[in-house]
Amino acid sequence: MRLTRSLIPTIKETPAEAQIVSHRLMLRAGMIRQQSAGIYAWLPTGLRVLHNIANIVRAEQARAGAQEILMPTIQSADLWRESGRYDAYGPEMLRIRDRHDREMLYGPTNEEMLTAIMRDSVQSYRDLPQMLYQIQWKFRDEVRPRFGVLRGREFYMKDGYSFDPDYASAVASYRRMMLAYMRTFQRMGVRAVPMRADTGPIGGDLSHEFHILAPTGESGIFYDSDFEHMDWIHSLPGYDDPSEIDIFYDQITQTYAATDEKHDLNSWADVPELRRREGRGIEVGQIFYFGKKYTEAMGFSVTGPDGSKIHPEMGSYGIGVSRLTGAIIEASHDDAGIIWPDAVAPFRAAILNLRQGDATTDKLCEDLYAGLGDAALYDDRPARAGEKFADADLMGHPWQLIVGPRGAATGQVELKRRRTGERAELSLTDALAKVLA
RNA sequence: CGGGGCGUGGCGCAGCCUGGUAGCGCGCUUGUUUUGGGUACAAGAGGCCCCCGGUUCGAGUCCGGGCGCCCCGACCA
Repeated sequence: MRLTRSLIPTIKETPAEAQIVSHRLMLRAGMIRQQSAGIYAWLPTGLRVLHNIANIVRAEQARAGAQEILMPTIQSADLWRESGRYDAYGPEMLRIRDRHDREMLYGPTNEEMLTAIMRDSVQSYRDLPQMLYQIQWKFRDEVRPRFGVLRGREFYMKDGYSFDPDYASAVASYRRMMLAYMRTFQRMGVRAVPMRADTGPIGGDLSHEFHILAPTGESGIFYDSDFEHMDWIHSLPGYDDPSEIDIFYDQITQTYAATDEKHDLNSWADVPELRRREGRGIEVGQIFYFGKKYTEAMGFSVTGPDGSKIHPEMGSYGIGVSRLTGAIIEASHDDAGIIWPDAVAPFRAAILNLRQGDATTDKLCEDLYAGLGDAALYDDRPARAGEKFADADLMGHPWQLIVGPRGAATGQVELKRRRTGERAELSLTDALAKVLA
């Protein structure tokens, strides 16, 4: 993308309303613009990050055997009356009426709707298990939205649902999802730590929250430093072998991690002192097993092997996709701006033409741009070097390709790594190879 | 939902107490200048002062009502 033809409205001064760093940086980098309290428009670079995160989620869901669907944002109140949650949910649920005065709502979650879909479509235990998910906008009318996209009222969320014929199968689904989540967050370039959690209004008796480690996190967390070394991408347990999944699950759940509310001093004392870590975390996902709560309430049953009716066991699995954009920034930034992990960055590299209009630098930049295509943001503004450096640092591209008259004369490009500040003078070919590696 | 604060060119703010031609910095446009970390100079453009009502000869300023947004706390993917 050429910067002169893009809507990337970076700003130098910090907007007054933004208190925390990710909110400030998202506004300053031109990723989002606020429309109402807790409601944001996503501009081109912000949306690219949102899509990158969503696509990592998709890839890992597919690997775990989940199928993507898309359900409507607007739901009927009657559906929620079936489960009893229409009255139970409270003012967080945005209730609306259509022109015929029918009661509707903007979905805060979708257990009821998918249970109804399954009820209409699945009659036999042979059709189970099923794991389905969507990535869709949700609305929860928070009393006090804040922290930009970390605590918005409208948010983009991956919500998945499992349906199993019996308890053992349901637990296996739960464990598979936990593995998928660990891989998902690791691929995004951040560390997530799973912790036992309360089930809250969704109900059920098994739940974990996933927190990203960030000094500005909302909750205090305690964890074993072993979590910092676990690698679920390069040493992937097999999804198809339940015993491998169980080994994974045991390793995760036997390693200490707790939010300050659930912190247990006795178990903490069992963690070797050198491995004890105290920090702060941002919750970016939560998974639940809740059994037959909805299938019974809504009358979803299948015929079992012996011909009797059984209510499937359910679990649900959430990832805050829009929240993750902010959470990753909280975990990865410096005084100059965002430092995007490669996997989610809106562009792999920025091309900085320090002397726009100079035939030599222009040519070199155009060649780089041709080699990188959509992976690059070409800063072709007729602006001063300092401004281009500042904006590139602010936007946080993993690589900066700096082209000035000095090096351009000999065909050299300066390649800077945003995260480390490392710089190297390279030929065009070598620079491209390194960025695309 | 309790407590506090703020709405003035795109952004950050002053002006309000004590009513009388709407200002500053940044940004934007044009020209010159500068050219590896937000250059300097000059000339410009741009404002229903959140909305409605009241007081007054006159309201950004005073009074009443509304709306919006932010912060602290309780609550939450």
